[in-house]
Amino acid sequence: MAYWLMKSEPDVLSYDDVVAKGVPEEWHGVRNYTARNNMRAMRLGDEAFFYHSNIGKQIVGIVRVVALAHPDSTAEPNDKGQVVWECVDVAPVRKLPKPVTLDTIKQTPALAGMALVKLSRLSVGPVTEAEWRLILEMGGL
DNA sequence: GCCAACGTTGGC
DNA sequence: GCCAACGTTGGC
Repeated sequence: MAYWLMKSEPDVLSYDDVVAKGVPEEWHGVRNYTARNNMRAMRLGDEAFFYHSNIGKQIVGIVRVVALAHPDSTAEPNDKGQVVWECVDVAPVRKLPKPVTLDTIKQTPALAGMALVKLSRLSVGPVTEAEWRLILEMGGL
């Protein structure tokens, strides 16, 4: 079981939006190979932090992978007729009672090396088990 | 295959 | 709104 972090701009799709929909969310729109490859590596049941970028800049909840990577329904085929962009589907698990902000993460030595900090433009990245546990604790779980 | 130009992301 | 980081594109 692996852990991940997925970014979303909350004015486009917030954690509460995903909860309100009540159906699995196709994580479409990723147009970066590293992020795509991370989604390809996800397995059913893997969990991910849901991070609000731009607005809030904090981890607000947890989602679970409920469908393996599949072609992104919003991606156009390239000139070879192939769709290279893929995505997983996720479903909400629960909100963090206390969101963990990027600022707090940067100020926490054990978290300052996270992919979230080091690779700030990567929208889907890995989280280590130690990072996962600490953030859960800091988030009130 | 190198690298300059350009576009995008996301924090500030 | 600006800009740093960095991925992509295209000329050579």
